[in-house]
Order: sequence, then C-alpha cells, then structure tokens
Amino acid sequence: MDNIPIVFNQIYDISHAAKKALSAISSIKNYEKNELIQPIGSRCKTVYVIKKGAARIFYLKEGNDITEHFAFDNEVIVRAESLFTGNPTLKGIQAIEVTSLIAIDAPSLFTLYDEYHDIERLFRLIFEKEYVHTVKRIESLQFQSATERYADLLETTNLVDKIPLKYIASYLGITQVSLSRIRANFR
Amino acid sequence: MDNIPIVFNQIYDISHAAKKALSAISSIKNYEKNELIQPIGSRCKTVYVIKKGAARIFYLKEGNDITEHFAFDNEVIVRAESLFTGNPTLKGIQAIEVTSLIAIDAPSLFTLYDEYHDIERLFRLIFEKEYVHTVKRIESLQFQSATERYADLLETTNLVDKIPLKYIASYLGITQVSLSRIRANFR
DNA sequence: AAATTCTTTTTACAAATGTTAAAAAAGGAT
DNA sequence: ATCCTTTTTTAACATTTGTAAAAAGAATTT
Repeated sequence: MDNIPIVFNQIYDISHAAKKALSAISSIKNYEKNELIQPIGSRCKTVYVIKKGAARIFYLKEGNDITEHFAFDNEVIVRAESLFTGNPTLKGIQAIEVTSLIAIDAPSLFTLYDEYHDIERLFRLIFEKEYVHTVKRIESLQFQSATERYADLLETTNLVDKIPLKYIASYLGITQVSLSRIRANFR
Repeated sequence: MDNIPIVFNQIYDISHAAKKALSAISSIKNYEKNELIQPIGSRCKTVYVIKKGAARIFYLKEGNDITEHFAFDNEVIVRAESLFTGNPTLKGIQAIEVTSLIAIDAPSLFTLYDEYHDIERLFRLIFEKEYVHTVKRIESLQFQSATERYADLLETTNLVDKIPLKYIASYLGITQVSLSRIRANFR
C-alpha cells in the first residue's frame, strides 16, 4: 500500500478496506526527463499523483508548444476536460524532470465510488481543490499584466529554478521573448 | 419540491427522500435587474441555480469592475474559491437582469452529503462539470487573441444581445475600448 | 576541450491593446 | 417628446506584447 499518496491522508481519511481497494488499482511509474506520460489526442483514463519530480500538461496551438499546467511533488495531475467527460483531449502530459508518480486507473476508480463512499468523498475533495486552483488561475490570466503574473510566480513557487523558461512563458500566456524582456526589467 | 432545479435530473437521479431533504434546504429568490445577490468580501454559503435570468460574478481590480463569470437559465453559480475553502472572497454576485433563482444552503448541503450518498454524488458531478468549464476558459484566456475570444463568444452564446458590453469586455480580459474596436472590425 | 545542440537574451520593427478624452448612440425618466 | 443618464464608439497617442533573426550563454555529446 505504498502506492497510496501520503497527501491523501491530509485530505480525508478512508477506511482500511478502501485503502486496499485503492491500492489495487494504483501503480507506481517512473519517467525520464522529457518523457511523454500521456500523448496528445488520448483520453484521460488515469489520475496521476506525483511522488517526486515534475510534469506539465501541454498542447499545440498553431505549431507552438503551450504549457497549460505544472505539477510537482505530491500534486495531482489530470486532464479534467477529458477525465470528466470521456472525450479525447488535444492535451498531453510530459515529465519535465526524472519523475516518479502514482497512477490510479480512473475507470476502476469511478467503479469504486459505488462501493466505497469514502473513496468518492476523498476524490470529490481532491478535485474541489483542483477546481479552486483553476479559478484562481483564471483570475490571474484575465486581468493581471504579464509582469504581475511573473512576479506572482516568483513569489509562490520555485519554478524558475528548475523549469525551462520557454515552458514558463507559455504558461503565463506570453512569448519567450516577452518573458525574457520582463526578466531583464527585474534586474 | 418545485425548488429543485430541473436540470439536476439530467445529471444524476436521486431518491425521493433525498429530493425532500434537498428541497428543505432550498428556496426560491427573486432579484431585480442590477441587484446584488452576494456582496464582495462575503463567504460563499449558498449554491445558486438560475431558474430564469442572468447573473455575474465580479470583483474590483484597482477600482475597475471585472466580470469573471456569467450564468444563465439552468446554470449553477458559486464562488468556488470561497465555497470549497471557507475563506471569504473578494468577488460578489449580481443579477444582470430580472432573475429568479434557487438558493441551496451550502452548510446544510454538506451535512446532507453524509446522510445521502446520492446527493453528494449529484453535486460531485455538478462541480466536476463546472471544473471542466473553468479549464476550458483558461485555455481561451491563455493563448487566444481577444478577437478569437470574442468570436468564440459570439458563436457559443447569445451574450451580446442581452449583456452590457462593458461586462463582456472585462470577461474577455480586455477594455471596453478594445472590444469596441474589435467589434468595428467585424463589420 | 571542442563541437554540437538547446536555451535565453537582445535587437529592430510590427501589431495589438491600454489610456484618456470626447462624441455619438441608446435607454430611462419626467 | 424632451431631458438626463448610461453605454458605446471613435480618435490620438502611449505602452505592451508579438515576430523574426541574430547573438550570447548553457548544457550535452563526442
């Protein structure tokens, strides 16, 4: 049962039986730096939790690689627009560095919801949190300047140290050149 | 039990007992055009479903009124960042036109989750949908031009007919002046 | 260590959007 | 219908961001 994310305990405590059932549909996977975890165009059938490392959700817009989301140690990563609709998505998931993660099979998970009320609750709470994160991100994209967004990123994360700037630029909704300019003003 | 949103039936069917319990914590409220439904700075303790009308979530950024979200007939409207954290929020809710809505008391609702598994599931599914909407909105804000965002809005909604442009502009992340210019190019 | 590749910065110019103010248009009130 | 208020458009100019290309810097491979 070492394939149950430790962070889950802090969110909602589930029964021993539930843990066993959850463990049975979870597995630990390891990825190299830059390795693709889920390809563009696939359906999201896995809930990932990062044990150690970093990953991003990305897609292509007119040939440009755009990073929509970053996830780090102990964070959940899913392509919600596919997981919760069953539709394929044009987004992929990629490891940014050497990454070890727990992969939970989503169809099995949804089946467990019927048998284990506490599992459903745990994941309800998990995704409510994710939902709140996306709402906050809208706020920042909607009416902050690129400079403000970059400053916030500096304050709230240590992203800049470990992640290529090209990924960060598109995450902020700007080009690499623009981010480079903003960084120059910070010195 | 006419205070249970009809749309709920299409999402997940709950038991008669659950409906009764849900009905007991729900009430119908009516608002005038421009009337404030929830003030800025409050905690979100209500899940609203619009029966008829339109409402928006808004906040102030450096004195400017910014619309973050619109909701219309049969749509849910909540300030997620407060509802799911318990924290107060700097966002408010306002009726854009004469609006009738169903107000579900959130603390009571969360209590019902324990007794009625099907109510928890219904609302899990409801908020998963909302979550997916916010993810799609990030996509549009992150790397579409203002013109693209406006074009999409025209295609997918009839917002422009009934809602002041000043609200739409900030929703798109641009100024009124800029939106007016974009509209001029569309003719 | 040199060569190669990838990433980041810089430059110059173009396009998009913001700001301020005024004019025009639309909507409500009397 | 006229007046008053609010909303939308237009104009002129400033600022920000994008684009393309080159240069500089890091990282990786040989």
